[in-house]
Amino acid sequence: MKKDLTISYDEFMLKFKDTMKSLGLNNSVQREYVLKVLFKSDTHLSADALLFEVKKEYEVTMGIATVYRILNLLEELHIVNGILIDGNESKVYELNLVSHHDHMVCTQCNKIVEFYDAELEKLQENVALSNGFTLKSHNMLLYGICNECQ
Amino acid sequence: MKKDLTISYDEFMLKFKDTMKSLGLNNSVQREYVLKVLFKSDTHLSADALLFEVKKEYEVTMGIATVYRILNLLEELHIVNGILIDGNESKVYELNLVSHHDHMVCTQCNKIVEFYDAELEKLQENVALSNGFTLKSHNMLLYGICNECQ
DNA sequence: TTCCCTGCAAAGGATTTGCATACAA
DNA sequence: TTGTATGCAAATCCTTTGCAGGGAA
Repeated sequence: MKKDLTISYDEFMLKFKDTMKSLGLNNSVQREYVLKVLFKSDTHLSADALLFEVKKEYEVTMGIATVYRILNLLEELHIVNGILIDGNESKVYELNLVSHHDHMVCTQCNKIVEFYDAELEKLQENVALSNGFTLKSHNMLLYGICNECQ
Repeated sequence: MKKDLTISYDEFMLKFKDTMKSLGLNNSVQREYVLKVLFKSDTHLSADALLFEVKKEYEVTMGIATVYRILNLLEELHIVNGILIDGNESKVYELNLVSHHDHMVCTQCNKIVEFYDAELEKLQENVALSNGFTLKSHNMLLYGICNECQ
């Protein structure tokens, strides 16, 4: 969701380095490159694809294990979101720069569209409440056919 | 979702055998036992757990490969639903006896509650439409803390 | 008899882990 | 210097597949 960014890459990295420091963690070129690729990408990337992109752009040695370690760390810190689309074997990742949103997938062309609907969010909370649940999060994927594919 | 059944096991099996026949497929004790365990269960079961239950109840030789083959077949026919809960490695399955519903998971005790909300469904459709999508299906899991765990 | 179905074991694919080395602070 | 991060390869875990034998109709 590149378009709605209100933060520059530099600002973002400064904040990231702060976060690392406050956790007693180091920075590394690998982490920086992963973030950079995610920042520049306008699609959702799998760990494999991410590794491929990093290697293509930055000529650095990097193993797939590192990619997973980085993505898991970033996901725990809510810096990235990983989503698993029905029928796929592996997760795809995106930077969590904008506020919460959900995804809609075209089952024909696999396009992923992001959306946010306040009413929908509110309704989920109410439904949870009426079942005695305090809602903490959700996971919603809509599957359909997009405009171009009809 | 055992409680809301409007169909008996025998009726269900008759219908299932019909389906098999109309597809040119056979019946088998393994398929019957898998269905029986799912029918009697009031929880969602993984492939592993399902195999364990079948073996415990019916003393039949059965391999995990068969469980997966059966579950995949049943899922394609929409006779079972498989759902993947965040943080879990494997899907859990339930019989698709009642009409469409979604799930709410307690992140503390892992309880799964089923629910259906017409307004929510309608809203999803509208949101899809306003993004140019014709909604075909969705995948929604709500995560929270249940009554007993608060 | 003719396919379909199963068990077993091996293969697959994505992700994780162990370990020695390299790097950040 | 000290602890953290990485690369590589091996290990895991879940799921699928190949093949030969068994079963349903």
